[in-house]
Amino acid sequence: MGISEDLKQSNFQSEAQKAIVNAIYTGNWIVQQQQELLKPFGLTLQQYNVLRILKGQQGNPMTVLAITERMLDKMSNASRLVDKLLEKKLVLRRECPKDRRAVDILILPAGLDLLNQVDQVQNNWGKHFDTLGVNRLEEMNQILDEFRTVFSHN
Amino acid sequence: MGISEDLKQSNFQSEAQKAIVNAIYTGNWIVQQQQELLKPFGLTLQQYNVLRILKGQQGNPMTVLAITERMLDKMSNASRLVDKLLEKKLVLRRECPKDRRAVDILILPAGLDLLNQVDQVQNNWGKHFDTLGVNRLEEMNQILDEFRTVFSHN
DNA sequence: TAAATTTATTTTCCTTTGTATTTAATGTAA
DNA sequence: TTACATTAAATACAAAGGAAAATAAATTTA
Repeated sequence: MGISEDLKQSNFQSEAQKAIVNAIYTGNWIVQQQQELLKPFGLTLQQYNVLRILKGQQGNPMTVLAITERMLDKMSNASRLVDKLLEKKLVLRRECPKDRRAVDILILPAGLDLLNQVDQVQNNWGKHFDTLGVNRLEEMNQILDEFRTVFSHN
Repeated sequence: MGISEDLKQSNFQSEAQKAIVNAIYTGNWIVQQQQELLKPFGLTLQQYNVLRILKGQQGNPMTVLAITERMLDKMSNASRLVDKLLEKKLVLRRECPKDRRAVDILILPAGLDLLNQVDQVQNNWGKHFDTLGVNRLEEMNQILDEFRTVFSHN
């Protein structure tokens, strides 16, 4: 199958139009796959991303603002996401001693455990793409970068 | 700029991991751009897509089910989206004479007008990508198709 | 220091989604 | 025909998301 059956029906005005739709479609496709993977673990993709960011700090606390800055989707309300993780007892929230406006967030052992379980499934899933070969994947990354860069020249 | 500054920070385990994140990121990036374009017209991306599907029918009515089938994001509730378009008086809803369960939806002149305005802005925006050249865009479409196809072999 | 401004986070409001259930009409089989 | 299953659309409800306002602490400026 090339571009999905539905997409095939549409006859695109231009190759660019097709690329635009293809990029959206492919992004959504992956997101949906990831969400399916996460469902059994009771995590949304955003919550999972926050957990990973926290894990990356190796036990050091992070303020909500710092988390926001590291998130790819800046629009998502990190405060809300942390709330959800707190409900699940995966993270700890405490007042930042240096700045009482800020709040330090720490990933708990339970969070790390869950993350390890998820990562195992995730990595396994991701391996499928290795069959494309590193060269092809590099090309893909290169071309997607170019694609977005078109607009930097504004 | 290659993969965005934020993405650069992450050091990916593999080229595949990077491609996965890149695909999600690029898809979101386009969606956000499109949403910005649509904002002044008071349309969400999904509503816009439904309008375009209706326009494609050239004045012929379409049932809600038929709309759903043509939507790329099947999960979106076409009934709800049509409701919104109805509120804006962009479409007409009437009982389908052949099957009283079904409902025929028709795009109104106001809907076509709005669509023409949007399409003008949209096309203009899309032209930026032509600078990549048709060959490069074809390559992109090819590689994204390959990327998704990895999983067809399940 | 007092007042004004900025910063960090939370909260609120409202819209949009995901999912499941409901309602009504049609189709099918006894 | 009645009973049962299927189909089309709408509705309900909870969760998630965008955007702005509110709260509270820190910083700057006069």
